[in-house]
Amino acid sequence: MGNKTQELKNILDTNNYKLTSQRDLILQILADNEGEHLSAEEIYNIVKQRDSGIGLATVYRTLELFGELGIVQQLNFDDNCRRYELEENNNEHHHHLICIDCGAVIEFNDQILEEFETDLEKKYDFLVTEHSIKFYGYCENC
Amino acid sequence: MGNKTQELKNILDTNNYKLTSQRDLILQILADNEGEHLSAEEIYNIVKQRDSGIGLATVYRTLELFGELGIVQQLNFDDNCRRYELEENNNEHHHHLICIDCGAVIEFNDQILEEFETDLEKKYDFLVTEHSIKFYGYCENC
DNA sequence: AAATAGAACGAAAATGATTATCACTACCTA
DNA sequence: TAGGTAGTGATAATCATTTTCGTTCTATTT
Repeated sequence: MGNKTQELKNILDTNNYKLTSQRDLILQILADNEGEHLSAEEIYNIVKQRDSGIGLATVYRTLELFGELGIVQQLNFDDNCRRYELEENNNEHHHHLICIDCGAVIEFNDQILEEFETDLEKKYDFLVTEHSIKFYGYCENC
Repeated sequence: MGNKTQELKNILDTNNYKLTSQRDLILQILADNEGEHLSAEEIYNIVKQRDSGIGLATVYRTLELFGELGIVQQLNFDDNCRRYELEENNNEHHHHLICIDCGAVIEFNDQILEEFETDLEKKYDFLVTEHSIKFYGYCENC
């Protein structure tokens, strides 16, 4: 049992879920494509090459589960589908520059928030026309 | 012709679009509900009370048009539907805190980026578990 | 190793927001 | 007033995602 697989099994065990070949395979695909931001459909197509019997619903279910378990992060680039990437173990978050013309996604690290806007425009030669910042968590009522 | 209506007509004229009663009404509804983040469906339901003959497709078309013209801002709170709010005339942007439990949306102003994370947690009594920052614009290839 | 209960699966139908189609209407211009 | 075109309403189509349901697999206990 590979290193990644064992780690997955531990997480699943801890949360009373079972290790299946499908879950293992999907994790491998995500690991093999680190840096990509794959959609469920794209993952499905890659996964099918190795296990033609897998169902699209399983891919969705697994990605949803991985999201809950903190294994993957769900991204929304406003292109009509959710995208997924492995959550990093270190606590260095990274954010995304999304080109509204060609759809290119450029990653950059957290750094000092104050420098973001102006510096990043130079650094990536990216003309910012709009940005949004989201925080997720719990409000005072929850 | 009301103030808002005249302003709308000017923008539409400039861009070779026509002022229609539907467009005028939808603008009014948005203005009457400032601070809300309405979905197309919600807007449709409100609009229907004043003009029962209006079609849902028209609401979508109008909101899309308003988006292109910079009249409304399209928001994505990851709740499976696009939401809309009037673009502010001053250039004070505001961002959103979204509660993943109750769905509450709390607005806050731009201010100094460096203070964001820590200060906002205190200010709104909001426990941040996750955040994402998006910039929209044009990359070097575009 | 067989038995078993419940988790997980695959195929396909259902859902739900959004978009496209198309015939009809309203408005502007000649 | 007639003609052309933008805009509209109803409805069908799309497409990502979710749900359903009968079957298969996993882990655990005999």
